[in-house]
Amino acid sequence: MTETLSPTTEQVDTREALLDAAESLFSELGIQASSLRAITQRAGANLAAVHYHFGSKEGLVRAVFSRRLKPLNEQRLRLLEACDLTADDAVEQVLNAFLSPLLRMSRETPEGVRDFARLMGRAYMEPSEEVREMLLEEIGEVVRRFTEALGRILSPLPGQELLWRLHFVAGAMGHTVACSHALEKHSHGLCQPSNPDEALRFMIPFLAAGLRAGTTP
Amino acid sequence: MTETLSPTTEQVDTREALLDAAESLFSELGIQASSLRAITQRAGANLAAVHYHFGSKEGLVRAVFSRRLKPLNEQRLRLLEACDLTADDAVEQVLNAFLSPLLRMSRETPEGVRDFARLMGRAYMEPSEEVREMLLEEIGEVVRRFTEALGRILSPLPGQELLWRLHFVAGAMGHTVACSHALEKHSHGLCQPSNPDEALRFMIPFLAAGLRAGTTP
DNA sequence: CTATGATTCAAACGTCTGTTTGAAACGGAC
DNA sequence: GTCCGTTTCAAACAGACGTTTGAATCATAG
Repeated sequence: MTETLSPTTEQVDTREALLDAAESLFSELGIQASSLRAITQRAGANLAAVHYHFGSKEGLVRAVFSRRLKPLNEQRLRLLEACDLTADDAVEQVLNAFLSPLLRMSRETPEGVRDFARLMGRAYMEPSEEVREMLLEEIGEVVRRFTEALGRILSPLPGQELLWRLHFVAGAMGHTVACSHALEKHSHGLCQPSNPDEALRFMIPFLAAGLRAGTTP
Repeated sequence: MTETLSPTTEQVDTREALLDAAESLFSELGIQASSLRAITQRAGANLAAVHYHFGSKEGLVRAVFSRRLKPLNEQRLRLLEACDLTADDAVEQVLNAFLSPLLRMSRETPEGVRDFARLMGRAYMEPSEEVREMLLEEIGEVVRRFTEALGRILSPLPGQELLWRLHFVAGAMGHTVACSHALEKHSHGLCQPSNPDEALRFMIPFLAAGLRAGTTP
């Protein structure tokens, strides 16, 4: 147990400590496999604190996501509105508007927020219906806006093919943030997915080329 | 060793029934969330049957994967060797050699094997280290061979960028088979990921275009 | 038939899970 | 000082989990 309390303000907020501990544990072990006992222990809090502050484990899960997702989505929409949809690199601009806020979240908090990116990627494939629906409800509006923008840029593309391609884009993005650690290990350090700039530099051209591929016969 | 088969009596093999039940439940709820009690109940078997036939839950998981993976990987390698790596569509050929065996597995068993594709996609992102390592150990050789083939086709591509792009390919593929049901629902039936031909028709051009994109500066 | 090995079965094991409880400790207002 | 709402705490709850056990059942060979 290496939890250190800041000397002056000590543990200002048990609530926040629980969210941090849950976020990191969720991203390491998954949501289901993270027990409240492990979470409260890492947070240096009592087991019952979760139910006092969040009502239930599901309430905690919800709070973990919405704490990060609200500012994240605002930033995404802000960047999307700044895109020039008529430019040659419009696709790249839009992809960057969606991706870079998530990948660059690590600026604010040294380690805590990288966890969230991995957690997001994993939650996207979570078998649990509840988690998936909660997530969709939280980012549904953003997805709709980005879908519309890309649909306009690629305008002669049939709707069916657009949806398929966005599905592939979502898969590549989710997998990259969820399993970045695997790529780093498997490439023996040649690839460094923990570097947001490197990840964007490789991911955006790949996805843009796929999105712009000639219509299939 | 192997029991004498008696094709007349009811459930020919409890072992096989357990594998089928586990496969479908794993793909629906995930591995962790599928209890032995739920599995044995769906299989119409006794709870202790799992430990009698497989020794433990982990043994069952291993058996579920290797039952499908062995023939699947053989077919992939057979198709890979039939590819013309100098052809214009060499990338498409290789992608097809890797993808189509998994997507077309549904031929043999009507429903049971579609479950396996979803399970494969999900297991690829599973937080559990044990599952991921077991899977990598089972398909490691195949991945190596396909990586080498694609590296040769895209030959001037730097190793770092090749690995990044293969990471994206893996993510798009995994997500597509794991969450095909989500795409079908979200597109209101416009996309039909349960149709292997349609999935291949859209996935291969997208991935090939991404793989062939100009080298990033 | 009996004997033998393979398979099934109901019941229990100890451990872990999310949740609840009621009392203890806190901190500012009067 | 007392009071009161907020927060923490140790302890226990009922249920689900993977696993084990020992006896019952089955099919076949001698």
